[in-house]
Amino acid sequence: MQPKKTDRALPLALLRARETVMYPIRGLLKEHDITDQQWRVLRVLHENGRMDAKELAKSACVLAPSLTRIIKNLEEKDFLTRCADGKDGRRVLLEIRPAGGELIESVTPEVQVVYKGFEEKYGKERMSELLDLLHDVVEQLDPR
Amino acid sequence: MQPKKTDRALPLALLRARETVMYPIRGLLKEHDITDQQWRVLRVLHENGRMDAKELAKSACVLAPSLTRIIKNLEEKDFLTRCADGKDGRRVLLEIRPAGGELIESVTPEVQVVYKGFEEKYGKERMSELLDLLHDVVEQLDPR
DNA sequence: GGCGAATTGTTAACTTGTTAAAAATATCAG
DNA sequence: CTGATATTTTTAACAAGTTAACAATTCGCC
Repeated sequence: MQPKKTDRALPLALLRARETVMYPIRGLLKEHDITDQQWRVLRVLHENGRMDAKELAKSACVLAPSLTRIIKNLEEKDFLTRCADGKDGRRVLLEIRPAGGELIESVTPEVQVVYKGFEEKYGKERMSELLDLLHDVVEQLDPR
Repeated sequence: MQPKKTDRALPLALLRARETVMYPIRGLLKEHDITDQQWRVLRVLHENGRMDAKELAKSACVLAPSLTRIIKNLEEKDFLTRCADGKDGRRVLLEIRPAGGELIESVTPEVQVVYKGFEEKYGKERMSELLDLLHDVVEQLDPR
């Protein structure tokens, strides 16, 4: 049996698209001394308010062991706080701190400029269509 | 300025979709003691025949330093060969070896079963539509 | 031919991904 | 209440991503 041609293999197609999109954004984040994983964690935390590590890991698409390290790093920079859950001793609750919010405020406009450029070249409607299809991939194929 | 909601941010959407799709496939590859990066490299090499490291890295969506390590690993397992280019002393030419081909032959059917399951749940036509849109992301947004 | 610039591949240092296993706590059956 | 099981988080070990720097080679221009 022959394998599917690599340019029609979904995992590789998703990866190539992601690399293409992330390339200019990584440059922006680098100037602010944060990685794209740290950026994802901070944005999700900013959007959702206080949440425990498991929720955060799933939302930011980071594995638990990676999150442990990222949290340690962001805590040292005072971008977020870590505190125990009074009701469940196993849980660790995370909350964004002012410095983290300020970082998001200052980086977001730059990222938006890149996104706008994408939308112009790619087409706003097709971009929306793509986002819908991607959403459905998770919705329909995730066994969890 | 508020950041885009995380579930409509293209990079995160692409990542979530990719993780969803890769989850069951990674399990299969693990049973054959190869990582998904090694799998990508071998498949591209199997599809294209002999090629140099730069071509291979771009096609398999792997960075050059990673490829150096992956090649070293796959060479030890006798899955591919590394030889110098007679015309250009800088280049390294890679070629798949019989053991690599046999690995692809034995893993491909298992991966196809997973893909078939995806297509059934997701819809063959929408899958094709998604692949087209992803292809265009690279085509239209890649500055290279 | 010879020298500076560009290209190819490797190495280094650090961060993250990935899996397995361990530690701490919670839940539940008996 | 107690012991077994499950859940949440952390740690460990190795593979890979990422950037920068470096060595080797080639190319272009003089």
